[in-house]
Amino acid sequence: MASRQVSTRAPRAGSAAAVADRLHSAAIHLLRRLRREDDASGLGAPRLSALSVLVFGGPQTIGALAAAEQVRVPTMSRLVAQLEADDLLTRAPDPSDGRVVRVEATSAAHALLHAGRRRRVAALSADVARLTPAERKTILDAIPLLERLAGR
Amino acid sequence: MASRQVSTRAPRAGSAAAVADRLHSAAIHLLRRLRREDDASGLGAPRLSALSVLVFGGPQTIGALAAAEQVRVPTMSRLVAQLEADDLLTRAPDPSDGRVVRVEATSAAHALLHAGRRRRVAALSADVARLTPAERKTILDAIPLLERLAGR
DNA sequence: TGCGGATAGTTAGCTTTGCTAACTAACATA
DNA sequence: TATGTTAGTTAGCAAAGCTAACTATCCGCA
Repeated sequence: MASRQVSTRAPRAGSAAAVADRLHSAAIHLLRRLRREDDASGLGAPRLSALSVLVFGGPQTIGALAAAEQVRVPTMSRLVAQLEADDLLTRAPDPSDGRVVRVEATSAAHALLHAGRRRRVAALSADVARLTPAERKTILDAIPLLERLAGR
Repeated sequence: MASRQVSTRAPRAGSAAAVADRLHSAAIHLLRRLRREDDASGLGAPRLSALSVLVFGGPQTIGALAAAEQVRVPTMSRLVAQLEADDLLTRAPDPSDGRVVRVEATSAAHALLHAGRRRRVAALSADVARLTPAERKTILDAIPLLERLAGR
């Protein structure tokens, strides 16, 4: 790794460690800001995010949803129960396997999610609009890499 | 379905909406992954992050710490109490104003934080190291922009 | 055929961390 | 001195993460 010594303090700029470190910090701060917008939807980030997987990725099983959201199955099971109670998704037993539960976003969920996204975008878009096209492209190019680092 | 209408469904790729949307998703997933490493320190992200402000930013008041971490004062008050119980910080009354409490990281906190950061960075940097130099540069270029979007 | 292990979800219970409301203590000022 | 403001604490609630233990179903195979 970093040749001479493993400094705990200031890894070489551009090194994997420096990238990882600064990326972590940036992600924390970005999400802290956006969390406030999420909450305005009345749902909170975890439910919104799970719902987003359903809305944009189509019907899923509980397990697949948990994997996509990187939480444990019981956690997702409870999220699904809450979302169902709010009529934001429906459950249906899988016809070919009695164990699995397929969940699907309702039209109310679609509407709510789009409203939430609009809010979130509104919060960011003023700043995003202030970036130059080149800067915007830099971020766009980085996003797939971030997703890869997140293990997707 | 691209450029004809302003769909709430699939905004023009490269638009502020697309950037904000995908960035949000990427940040969520990235942090979910890193959270597991944070937990390995025995502390969890919020305490680690608050401690980080103290370690790298020097002694602070409770209120300043809350503002830096973007949480309410009672939340920070409790975090500080827990960290104090673990001997990770000390409280001292401000000599010139009996209301304010100054908190300062202990040497144990310094050690723990550096160890935690090492762990976190190790988890990411293995993957970062697998990126091409060009990809790494893309991320590096994006980070300051992310920080700007986060409002820092 | 049916037994036993593997798999999908649920339930129960705990922890952490966010919040608001209501309080105390200390300061500032009219 | 009385009044209002500011810093922090306490109490109580809700969301969301986890593990452990359970039920129900499926699959492989003797």
